[in-house]
Amino acid sequence: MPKSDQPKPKKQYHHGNLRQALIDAGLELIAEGHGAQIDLRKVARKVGVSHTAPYRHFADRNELMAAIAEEGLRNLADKVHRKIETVPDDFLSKLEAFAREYVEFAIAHPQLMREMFSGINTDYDAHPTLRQALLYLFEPLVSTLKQSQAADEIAKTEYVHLTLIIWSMIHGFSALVVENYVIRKSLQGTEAIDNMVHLCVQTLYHGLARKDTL
Amino acid sequence: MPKSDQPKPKKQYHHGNLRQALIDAGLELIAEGHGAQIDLRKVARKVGVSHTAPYRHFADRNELMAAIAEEGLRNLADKVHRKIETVPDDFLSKLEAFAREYVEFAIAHPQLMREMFSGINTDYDAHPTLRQALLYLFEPLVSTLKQSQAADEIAKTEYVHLTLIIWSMIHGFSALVVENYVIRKSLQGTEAIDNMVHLCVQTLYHGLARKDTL
DNA sequence: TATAATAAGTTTGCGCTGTAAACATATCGT
DNA sequence: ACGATATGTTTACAGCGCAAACTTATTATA
Repeated sequence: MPKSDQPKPKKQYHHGNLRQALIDAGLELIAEGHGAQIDLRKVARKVGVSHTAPYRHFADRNELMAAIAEEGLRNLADKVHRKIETVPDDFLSKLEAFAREYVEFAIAHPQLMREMFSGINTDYDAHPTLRQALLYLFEPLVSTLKQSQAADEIAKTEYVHLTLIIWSMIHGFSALVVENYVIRKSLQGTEAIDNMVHLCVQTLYHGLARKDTL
Repeated sequence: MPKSDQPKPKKQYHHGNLRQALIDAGLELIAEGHGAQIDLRKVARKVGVSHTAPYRHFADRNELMAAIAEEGLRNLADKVHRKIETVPDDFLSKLEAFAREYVEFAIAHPQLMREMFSGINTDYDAHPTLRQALLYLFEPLVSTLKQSQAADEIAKTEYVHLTLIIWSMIHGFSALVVENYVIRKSLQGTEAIDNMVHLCVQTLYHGLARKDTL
């Protein structure tokens, strides 16, 4: 994803549009394993601009990291959307697809995942686009959730709360995998992970599948 | 917790025992809100030693942070143990107590929590004491879990996997609270949190309460 | 079309950090 | 008593975030 000349953001200045280039470079550095120790100067160097150029587009390091995290969130959401459309239209299938994609993304991009949920940045009252990205991520899950509630399949608890419960489980497992608190002993490899994701999903499903309110 | 002269660690050198003093100072700095941005020099300054003194006790910054994280984990485990002994001896009660204490700790020490689970440090193959602390944290939960399995109350799935499922849910919710991804809209305050913890626990309990294997 | 205003990028500089190396001193084993 | 070793200090250096002053390209306006 090099400098794109899409209709939206900036015009054609010196660089093209540096803002996006910096975000992309940041994502690449993270992907290359440079860890959460990304610094403004490395990113600038990678793009080929001076080390203070980013300050024309981001107030400080935190704002760049927030933008990177937000882009990562959108990438995750895209991945989820793509997959979830291909599975049968029942709650369990959608839930399992959501969980599987989420965890898969976390394993594929551990450093990015860490950055995405490493706080401080999460001023998502200030940054409305971040809120938007979150809503986008959960949209397919919420939709099947409501459908399932209408069909008396799962508890009538507020869907926001149900979403949070599901997110907690999936995100928690992802976090523990990313932070290496899991495996080490078990079968290792993807097989054990897949099995665990299945267990988490089953627990969620049977825990939520009630006709009353929790 | 100033410099202690317990029987275990080091003798009475120049400082007393600096290692523990550095860990304590680090915990205090984190508690004072200095965030995850703790640096070696501040910690050394706080203790009153030169800024390279820590290198006689920790190979690098990461090792100090790992030690701080480990101490934090033990504090959490202590808190859980203290509480869980006071509740009725049934699975649901113990589970709820575990969850409540875990989340409460996360809310009380968000920065520490972040540091404890911010990766890289988690070489808990290399550091056996960290593994020990983890086992200590989960010991009361595992114990009631096995008891409950024996009584045909919950699924006969491997207890390690069940523990991981429970941990995922509780830790995930804690993480989302710490990173400010939750609340903002809801009732705020501790009431909404308590309610959510209850929902998580209920979901876990009903999701796991089956006589077969998941 | 010329030119002032402004947006985008650069250079320079400062204080801070992590950490390596050389040095100093207290403690302990012999 | 004394050398070895553990502990702490001083000095030094490169890299970082960021502020300020400067340069250059773009845009708006006359």
